[in-house]
Amino acid sequence: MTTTADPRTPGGKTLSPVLAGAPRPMRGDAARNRARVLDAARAAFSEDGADVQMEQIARRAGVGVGTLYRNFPTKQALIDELAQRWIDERVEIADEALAMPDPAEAFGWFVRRTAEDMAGDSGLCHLFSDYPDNGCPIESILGERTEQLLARARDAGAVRADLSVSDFQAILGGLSAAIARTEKWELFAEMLITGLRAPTPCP
Amino acid sequence: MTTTADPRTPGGKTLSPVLAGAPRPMRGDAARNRARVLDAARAAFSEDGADVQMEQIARRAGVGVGTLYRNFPTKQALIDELAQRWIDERVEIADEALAMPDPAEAFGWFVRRTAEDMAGDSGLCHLFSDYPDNGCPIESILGERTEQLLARARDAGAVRADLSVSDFQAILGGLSAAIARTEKWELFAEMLITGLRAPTPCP
Amino acid sequence: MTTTADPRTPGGKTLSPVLAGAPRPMRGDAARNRARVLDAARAAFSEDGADVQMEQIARRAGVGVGTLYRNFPTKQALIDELAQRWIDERVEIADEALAMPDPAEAFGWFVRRTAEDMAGDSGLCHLFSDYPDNGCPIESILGERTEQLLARARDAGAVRADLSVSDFQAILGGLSAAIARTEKWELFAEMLITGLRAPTPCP
Amino acid sequence: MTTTADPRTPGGKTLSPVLAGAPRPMRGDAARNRARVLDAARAAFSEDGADVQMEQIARRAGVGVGTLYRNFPTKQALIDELAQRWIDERVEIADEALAMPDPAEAFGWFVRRTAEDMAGDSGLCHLFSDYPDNGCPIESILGERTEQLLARARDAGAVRADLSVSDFQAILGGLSAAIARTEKWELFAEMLITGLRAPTPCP
DNA sequence: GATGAATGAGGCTTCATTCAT
DNA sequence: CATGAATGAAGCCTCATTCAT
Repeated sequence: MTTTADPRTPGGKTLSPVLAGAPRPMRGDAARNRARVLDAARAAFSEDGADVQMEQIARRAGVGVGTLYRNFPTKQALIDELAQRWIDERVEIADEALAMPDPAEAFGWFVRRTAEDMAGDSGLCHLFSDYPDNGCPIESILGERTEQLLARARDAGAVRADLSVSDFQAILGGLSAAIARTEKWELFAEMLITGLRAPTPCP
Repeated sequence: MTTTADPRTPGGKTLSPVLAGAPRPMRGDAARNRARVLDAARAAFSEDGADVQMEQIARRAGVGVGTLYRNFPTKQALIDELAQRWIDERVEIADEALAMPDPAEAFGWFVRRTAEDMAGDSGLCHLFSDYPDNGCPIESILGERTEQLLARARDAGAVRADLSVSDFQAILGGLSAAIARTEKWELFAEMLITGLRAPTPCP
Repeated sequence: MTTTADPRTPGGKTLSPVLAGAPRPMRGDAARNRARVLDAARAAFSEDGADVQMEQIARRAGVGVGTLYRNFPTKQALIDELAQRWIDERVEIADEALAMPDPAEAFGWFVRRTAEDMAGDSGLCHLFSDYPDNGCPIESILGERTEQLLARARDAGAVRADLSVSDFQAILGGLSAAIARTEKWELFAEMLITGLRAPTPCP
Repeated sequence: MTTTADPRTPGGKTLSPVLAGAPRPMRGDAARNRARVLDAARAAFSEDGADVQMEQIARRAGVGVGTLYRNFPTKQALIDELAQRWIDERVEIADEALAMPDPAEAFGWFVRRTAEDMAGDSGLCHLFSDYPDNGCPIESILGERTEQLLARARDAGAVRADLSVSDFQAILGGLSAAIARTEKWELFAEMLITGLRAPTPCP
């Protein structure tokens, strides 16, 4: 799922190392720029919401708008990239969770971790909040693995039987909106975990 | 077309103009237009988010843009009016709830009712989702009465002791965002009510 | 030249005085309205410049915009009427001046009186200042009689021989602009009278 | 197209790029555009008064509206810049005049020169005529130096003792309005100079 | 490649004028 | 006839995107 060219890719051979008098770290520069832009964008969205102007982002990144457009053909593309990165992270987190023995604990850990990450990246929260207008990427957050995670928890009785995957997606959307308003993610996470638990008859 | 039913006109048209003691308001069409504009706006926000163009709203309402601006000096003013109306409704609902004897039941009823109303007016959901950018009115949703409602529930042990008023506001914001994604409000309401309950030791 | 229907016109027969139970002073009303509108317009231009909105004028006059448009088909028409009235006044003043024996004195009196009137009606000053954009009516201020006045003064050596009629018009335009800035008309009038005098060799 | 000749570029293009020691300013086109915009604006105001549309000005300058707004944040800002430039020129002219030995001659020269410049830049004349509506910059034309100029002339008996600085400003406003109507500035200048002279008793 | 100036479609708002009541 | 609500063309300005330097 990870589409973004990983900046850390070691080589990417310079075509003719012999002719090039100086070793061209060009690629490094480009990669660095791309990263700076992404960070700047995140910061910008974080402070000014999804309506920030491209020039603001560029200024934050310390580059010209032209450079933005060299890296991302469109404002939407930039946003999508940011979203995709976050989704990819989620998948990784899900993998970690899936490695845990107790399904209930795994589910709880995933929710808490997600809430925590949201709180740490309010830019994303804004994006997710404002996204429904465009076509919300959070809809596609749950890849196979995340689905498994939910399914297991459901089977183990850790979440209500009537909680569908898309319901859970919607809830994550709500979570981001709530966190965008207050960063008290712990309360919210606890609320979700408790609230989604299968109604156990108190013996 | 929902036309927030005018409380003063029980049925449709008063059938017998003779019985109508008052001279025709004559500005009936103006009032109707204002209502149509508000309804159109709600519908428009519902479908296209807070970025709808004024002209779209006007078209939906079947009037010219000028009429929009005669009624609301600014796009923001129109949005604010919509938000304010919803808030006012909330206060009324809170009053009803406060009249209920059982604090826990009152709180639950209020939450369910709010979720239901949100689901019935997705335009508002979008507004509340997009609002944080501008200055979110939901922040001021809880008037005195709503605060009382929450306080009582807290005292009665129906909600966690550590749930502040502003936390609750943030949660309502999240709720609207979730409902904007799926209108399954019942699930969400139940989740909230359960999740916010004070952690009762299962004996 | 006076085109405006004189409101004081006594009769204007009511068609059927017999059938009309009450004597219809309708015409009087209409005339009064027309006058009120004109006064309001003058006041409005005076305070807010030539860019006042029609509705402002209507409000000042205490009537609806519809009434404005019943009396004047166009904003420009209203302005023109105002200008025309002033021009007509000028002609009358010129007549008075022409009755004076001394051409130099007559000219001076006309200039002073005009400056004074301008100062007393700053609305007009604004109009004349802003007018060049549209087509300045002041261009047509000087009817036959006013031309005579100038010609006589020229012949009597009270004004420079090289002062054409259109030069004088331009000067009046300048005068109105100056007075629009400070209402010290006396200084300006004196300046004009002295400055336009034929250069008499001081023996 | 007058393009306020850039003082730093004596001829046209520097013929020999080799000889040019400094690296090309590179922003030459930007600067040129700013100048073109100003010239276009002046021309536009000259023909159509202060109500010209921004797009007209842009078209005249051969640029898009965006470029206008890149250089001047507001229509008013553009107007102000034009006005300010003229005022600055006035101060320079005043400096030259102050260097002249004879106060009377200096004053006369300043007035004549100002009238001449007005006639050469009818755009400005219109601006000054229409300005009173907005807040007239001509009010601030007279910096220290221009005040000195007037004071000296007054002391030397070349102008009436009762001519205040603000009177003089108003008169300049009138002058511009007159010249906006006919460009016969010489007559007007002479009229002012004579008319403002202290009333010398013809012995 | 990077830069930032230029572009121009498109949004919000105003206001002279029309027209239903 | 008066009223003032409705109309909509037109103006100012924004901002994603392109392109010359």
